[in-house]
Amino acid sequence: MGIIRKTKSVALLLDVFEKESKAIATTDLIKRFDTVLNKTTIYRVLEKLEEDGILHSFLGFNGIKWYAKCKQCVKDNHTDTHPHFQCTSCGKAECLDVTIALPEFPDREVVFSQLLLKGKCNTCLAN
Amino acid sequence: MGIIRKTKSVALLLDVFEKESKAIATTDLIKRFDTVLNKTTIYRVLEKLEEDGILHSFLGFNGIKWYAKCKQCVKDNHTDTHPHFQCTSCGKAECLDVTIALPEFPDREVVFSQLLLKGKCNTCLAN
DNA sequence: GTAACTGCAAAATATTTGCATCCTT
DNA sequence: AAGGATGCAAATATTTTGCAGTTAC
Repeated sequence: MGIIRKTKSVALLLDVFEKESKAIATTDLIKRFDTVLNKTTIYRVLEKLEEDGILHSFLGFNGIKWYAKCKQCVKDNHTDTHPHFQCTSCGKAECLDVTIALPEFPDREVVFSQLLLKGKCNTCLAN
Repeated sequence: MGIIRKTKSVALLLDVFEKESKAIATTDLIKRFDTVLNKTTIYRVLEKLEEDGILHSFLGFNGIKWYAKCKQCVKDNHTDTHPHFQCTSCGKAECLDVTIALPEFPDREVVFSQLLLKGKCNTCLAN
């Protein structure tokens, strides 16, 4: 529960998310920082950045964890529930700026929802 | 691509899904049939039953694969897209008999969607 | 008989944990 | 100085693969 420190790892990872508009898979980050950062560090920094409301995560279609920058979340409270879209051709995933209205579910208290869409992204449709 | 055979493994697994109304995690099946079936066999039979339109699968909140009986799917074509609900207290997951209307997504061809809900199930709410 | 199925061991993949050391404040 | 962060090795957990032997049709 400590305060996040401005370390090399945090700076490097944050920088990637600044430049990348789409979501990034942890496995991809591990490859990108192969010789620079240890994978354990990567997992831990991402976890911390999510706790702090800077990133949010979701699971892609093969159970791999993806991270993306939050737009309106705050520490320990990720309120922005938008769908995520993963392309079957290029494998990339991205956040969609839409709000999906969910109905009431009787006899159940829904706390969190995750909508994952699979298909072809605009780039791959053109090819 | 062969025809599915009526083997002991298939019979045992199908029987579980007959009796169980909720979804079942592969990890749970592996434990249940610990001494009876090999885990490799379990993975392979489930995969085949899904191909044949008898079961469908989805990923739960920790990336674990769940299977449940299909109600209206046919071989190689799983058309029934309903949400899945996973309880944070008891961990059980189930299919919900609701259809969620999705909007059109511009510049994208959505082929498949998966809505996963997290919260408390009716049984756990009572306790 | 033959294609499909099974079990076992081993590999592959993703993630977590323990611990000693180093860095930030 | 002290609590947090890092790297490395090893452990977990889930799923996949190869292959030899068995079974269903």
